[in-house]
Amino acid sequence: MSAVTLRDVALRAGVSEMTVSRVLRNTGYAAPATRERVLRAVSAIGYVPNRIAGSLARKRTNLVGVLVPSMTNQVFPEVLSGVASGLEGASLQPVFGITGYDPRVEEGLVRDMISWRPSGIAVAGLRHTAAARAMLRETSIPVAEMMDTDGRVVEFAVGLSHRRAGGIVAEHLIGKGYRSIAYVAHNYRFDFTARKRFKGFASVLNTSGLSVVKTVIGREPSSPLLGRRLTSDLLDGSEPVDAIYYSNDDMAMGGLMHCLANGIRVPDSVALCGYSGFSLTYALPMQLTTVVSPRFEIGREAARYIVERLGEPRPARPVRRVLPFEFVAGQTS
Amino acid sequence: MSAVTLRDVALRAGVSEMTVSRVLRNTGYAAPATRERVLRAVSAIGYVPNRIAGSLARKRTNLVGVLVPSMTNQVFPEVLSGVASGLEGASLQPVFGITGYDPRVEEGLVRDMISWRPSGIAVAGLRHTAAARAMLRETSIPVAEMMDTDGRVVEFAVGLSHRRAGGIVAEHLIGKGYRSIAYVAHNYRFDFTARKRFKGFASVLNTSGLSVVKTVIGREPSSPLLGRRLTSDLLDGSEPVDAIYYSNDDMAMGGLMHCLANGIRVPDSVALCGYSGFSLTYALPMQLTTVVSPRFEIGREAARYIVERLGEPRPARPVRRVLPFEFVAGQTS
DNA sequence: CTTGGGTGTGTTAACGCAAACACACTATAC
DNA sequence: GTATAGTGTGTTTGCGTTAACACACCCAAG
Repeated sequence: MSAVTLRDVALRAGVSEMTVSRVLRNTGYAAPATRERVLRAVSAIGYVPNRIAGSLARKRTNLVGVLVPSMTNQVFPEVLSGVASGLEGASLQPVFGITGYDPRVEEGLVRDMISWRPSGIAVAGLRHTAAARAMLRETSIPVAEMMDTDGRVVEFAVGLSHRRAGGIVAEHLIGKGYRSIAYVAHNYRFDFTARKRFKGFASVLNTSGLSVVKTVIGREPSSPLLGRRLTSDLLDGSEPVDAIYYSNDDMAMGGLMHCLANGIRVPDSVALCGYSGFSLTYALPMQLTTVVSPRFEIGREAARYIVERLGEPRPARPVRRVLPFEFVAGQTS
Repeated sequence: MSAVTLRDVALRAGVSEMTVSRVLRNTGYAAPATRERVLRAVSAIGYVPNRIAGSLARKRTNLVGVLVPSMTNQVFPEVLSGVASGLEGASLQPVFGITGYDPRVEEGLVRDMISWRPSGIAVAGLRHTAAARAMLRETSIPVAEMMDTDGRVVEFAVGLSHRRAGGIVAEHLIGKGYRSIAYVAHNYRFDFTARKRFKGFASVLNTSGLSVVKTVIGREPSSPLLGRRLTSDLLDGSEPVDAIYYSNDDMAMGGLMHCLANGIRVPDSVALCGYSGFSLTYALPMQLTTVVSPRFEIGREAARYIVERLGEPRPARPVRRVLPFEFVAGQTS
């Protein structure tokens, strides 16, 4: 621990602690000569301010808590990048936590975050334990929920309608004349947005008198390899299938790879659709049909909301910010 | 701000603040009846401890600073997952910062981190500004440098030898009889590990009397699309090429996609090698030749080092932990 | 030469919590 | 009955900083 404190700097510079504090924070007045001496003393003994003490004294921190379910696919790292970008210039520092899609872990992390008295909290998803929701509701700092907008909102939600994102793919497939449509998903027990996409997808299908002819749900987290394996299983089965909707692009890319490797003609034999718009999908031999989610923007808008809301009180009613998504009709359908 | 403090709980439970503090931290003795009353009071008024005050009083935090250059490819999110995993059970909380590959941003973030008096710091890479290195050297908390082991180490470095990782690919290509070998890279101005891989690669080639026949370096960050574009440019050029070494798997996958889309036979017409071992490479139509880096393990080992070093003083001499990597001779070479 | 506002610096009192110490009470042993 | 060890609780003090206030000085305006 650098045991160097304001006092040491003050002693060395021959001024009071307050003067040092003021010089370092550029507040109040300071004679040029004094300022100079203080700065020299600071660099001479390598003083680094103790923000813990500072935060305690001024009763707030420059921390913003950010909770995401996972880091193993591209989605949340990009959301995080967006948050970091949106916080830039506001001298706020993100503090991240990974919930592993477990609401109880999330609850613990929310409590942890709040115990740091952050300037704001951004959390992925709308599903929380009752206790977590209560903490988020009771606190006076800005709370932003990210990714999803279909559901109960604490204060501010920014994301997209996953029901719509699923629905639009269904409309597309129906319009193209596909009739034997299957669904392939990773283990989405706690991945509520994937579920909502599927719900929106299935509901549009039903409206047209169709239904999902076969559903294959893996037991592992999403990965291209899982997508490839499940696609292989599905297409080897007896059920005839002319289109597959995947829980996300990782899965869909795996499916496409299976088809490429086995000479299965896409989209003639089978059409493939995903969700996310991962960067890789733009480099594939054939552009994947997918819905591009505004991941970076979601993070950035959450951060911006927090920054702007800092001085003010919480709005009387929850605010929903529904960002547009882009449907890409690719070559796989 | 929840203005609820220990005092409020103490008043309500009819005990002293210390008793409440002890009950909540499970230290010292507490009569069951007292404990009960305290806990009831806590949940009645929704008290959440203030860690800022706690940390100031006990002169340390449970924060661990983690600095990574970027979140836009798979590498660092996985490192972060590893860190989070290695910290689990130690009741330490990671705080992340993104440097954007800019040493000066890193310096600022190091200062920021240290001002929080964290329990440890993990930072990606061995290159730092002089000031950043000085801060890392002067602090008494554990400092772990991640990813790279070829260079000057502050205290503890965990990673792999990128020179070796590059060299082994060169040996492989030479052994397979490739002679017209090209290199395709993203903009690696600050990506020192990519540079080291290339150095190791080129140096092995030179030892065998060979050299890189053509080098194509993009101006953007690495992405499959960039890899695909640069590969297209390269193969359209006049220089005959029978093998391509890429700066990483993102780039290499882009190259493979170009070949798949244009009927270029891999590896007969051209061999492709990457670096990283991204999950997608296992789902490709042909397994990519690559070096699988132990990203998760690097993060986890950095975290473990920090946890174990907590009580003790810094070792007299820097420690290097060189993790093994796996060379995968795939179907693309 | 007096007033007053800007300028520069110091003093005091929190901020909320936990370490260190003090002390009272209980039960057991001799 | 007294010593002893364990159990349960309270008091004091300080962690390093900043807000709020106090005060001294200087120069220009009247």
